Amino acid sequence: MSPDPLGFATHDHSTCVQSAMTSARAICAERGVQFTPVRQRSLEILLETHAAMGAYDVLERLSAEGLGSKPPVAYRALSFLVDQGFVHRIERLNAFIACAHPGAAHDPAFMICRACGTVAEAQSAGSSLSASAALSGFQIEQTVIEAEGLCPFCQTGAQA
Amino acid sequence: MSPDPLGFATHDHSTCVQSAMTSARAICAERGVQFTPVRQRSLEILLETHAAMGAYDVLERLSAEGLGSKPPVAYRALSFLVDQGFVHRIERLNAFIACAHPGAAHDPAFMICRACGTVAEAQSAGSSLSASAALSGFQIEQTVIEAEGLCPFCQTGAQA
DNA sequence: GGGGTATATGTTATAATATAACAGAAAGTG
DNA sequence: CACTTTCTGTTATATTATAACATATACCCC
Repeated sequence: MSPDPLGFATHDHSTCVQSAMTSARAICAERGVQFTPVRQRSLEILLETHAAMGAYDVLERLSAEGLGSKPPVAYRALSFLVDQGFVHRIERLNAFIACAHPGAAHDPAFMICRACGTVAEAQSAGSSLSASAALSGFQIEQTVIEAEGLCPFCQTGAQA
Repeated sequence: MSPDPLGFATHDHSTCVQSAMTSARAICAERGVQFTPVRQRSLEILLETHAAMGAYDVLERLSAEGLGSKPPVAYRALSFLVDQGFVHRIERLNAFIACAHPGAAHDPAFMICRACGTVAEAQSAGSSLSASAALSGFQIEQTVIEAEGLCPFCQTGAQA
């Protein structure tokens, strides 16, 4: 048992990487897409740190393991993982984070702590935006919902 | 009368730039902040195009008018305008757009057409995110709510 | 109005993020 | 095995953004 923060709660992190990888492998097989070493390792890196990482941070780790050293390698792997829904892009941070609810179809929302940088994933359950959209005839394909603020742990002392 | 699109509706654009500028001037005076030529012109540029523009696009226009030619000039002006609430940053596009509801305190949401690039501002009225946040003890300071899809005009023929 | 502080601008340089384009390798398919 | 598709490796460059410092301007108090 090694309790680590997932979002702002804690969880047993020791098995979640393995189970997420197994799940991702199964989904790729099912979809007939290639889960290549670079892609696998990129996902593992994001799962292990389970923090938001820049593409160049991921690249640095890949590079150290001989899995490609040029930006396109990382961007392509991340792009694949995002397309498959295993990873989300955090627009506010120009960063990537492993999905916390793999498999489940969802429209994620994120809470970003400006003090410690932790990013927690929540279910968005559709904002009031869908109402405005419907009203104006806009057809939503994807949504970005990100809140920035202070996580429970940083609210004492770490203020602006 | 020159009807132009604002969001996905139309409006009389001929006077809105002037009124927004007047309003911004008043707010700056009230707040005791300097509404300098570069800042004024940057806001005017965004109001005139009323589209999302990159910082370098704004810079190019400023530069053509002798108001500064180096990136920091544009970034500083835009940063000021965002701080004052006259302009919003669209994270998804790394771009800036003049606020459509100046003065009114708000937490905006945006609809971005992936075909024509038009960006419409809507009121977000707080998503279900605030519930998740409250639950986990996260203190929200700012939210980014952006939807990407097809605007009413681009839904016929312009699909993926 | 002069002296001091705060704020804004101008500039150089560089950091950080991201993609186009093409050659070669590997996997999937008949 | 030939063919096609997909993935990787690489070069080069585009795009977005900021640090750091010098100069100028505005604001404030006396």
